[in-house]
Amino acid sequence: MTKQRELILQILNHADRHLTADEVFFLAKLQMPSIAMATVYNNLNAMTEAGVIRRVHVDGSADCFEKGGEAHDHLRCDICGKLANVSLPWLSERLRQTVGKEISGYELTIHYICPECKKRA
Amino acid sequence: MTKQRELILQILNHADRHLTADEVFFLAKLQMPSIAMATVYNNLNAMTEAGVIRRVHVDGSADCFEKGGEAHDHLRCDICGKLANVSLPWLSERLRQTVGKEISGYELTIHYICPECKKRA
DNA sequence: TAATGTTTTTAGAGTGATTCTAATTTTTGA
DNA sequence: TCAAAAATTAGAATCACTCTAAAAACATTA
Repeated sequence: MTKQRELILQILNHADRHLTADEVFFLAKLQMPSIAMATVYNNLNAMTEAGVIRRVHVDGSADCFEKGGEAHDHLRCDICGKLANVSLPWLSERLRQTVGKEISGYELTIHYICPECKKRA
Repeated sequence: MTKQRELILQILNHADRHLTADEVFFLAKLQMPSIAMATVYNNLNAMTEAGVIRRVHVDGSADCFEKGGEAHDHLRCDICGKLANVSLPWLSERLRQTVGKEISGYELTIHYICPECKKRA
């Protein structure tokens, strides 16, 4: 656990939303100006591998990262693109039952219009 | 519907698997050597927009495209990366019920080990 | 503590997938 | 048949991310 990794983890732990690698890099640079983009990616990848944080693919733009914790899926706003978490505890088991194969995981992103965008419309 | 678009659509309709834009380009070039990569992307995007074909995101590599038709989700082999289709007709309605919001769609990729890779292991 | 090896970081170059640009061609429609 | 709009082309550009090689930090043993 290097200083860099600690910083990156802290940034994700305190973030109130999903952050791209770029955003993590920007925030990290504020506190450690010498940090390199490659370090950010190295550590995001390493911590994702280790299950400490989670990577979320975002269609048509950069992946986002968020702190680890209980499993959940994502809602993505069709208009502003913002991600929200949603918990579907029944899904994993249900998939296992109906797919009829051993499954090692899944990724689900649900598309919707977020409350703010709906209000604006 | 230009000649180029027709060709690309035909290629996808006759493919027995999911094709990347590169693969579509290669196959298209065999029949129309002057075709440009940009045209392939333009048409893949336009037809995806129009719902004529489907785009499938593949973690860590190029997106794949497949012909339209009834909705389905995907299984992706953790080892060889090959995609397979799976039909989960109950899922859409179930999501709509439990998420408690109007949802406009979703993307689901299930991770597993495909039969061939399982045999080899 | 010194010497050594391993891991991580850094800066910047490189890569792969995709999009953009600007010139040309094709298509559409008045 | 002419003008306007849309699509195509080649190649440059962009974006997100990874690789490389050298330097720095850290750990391990003597």
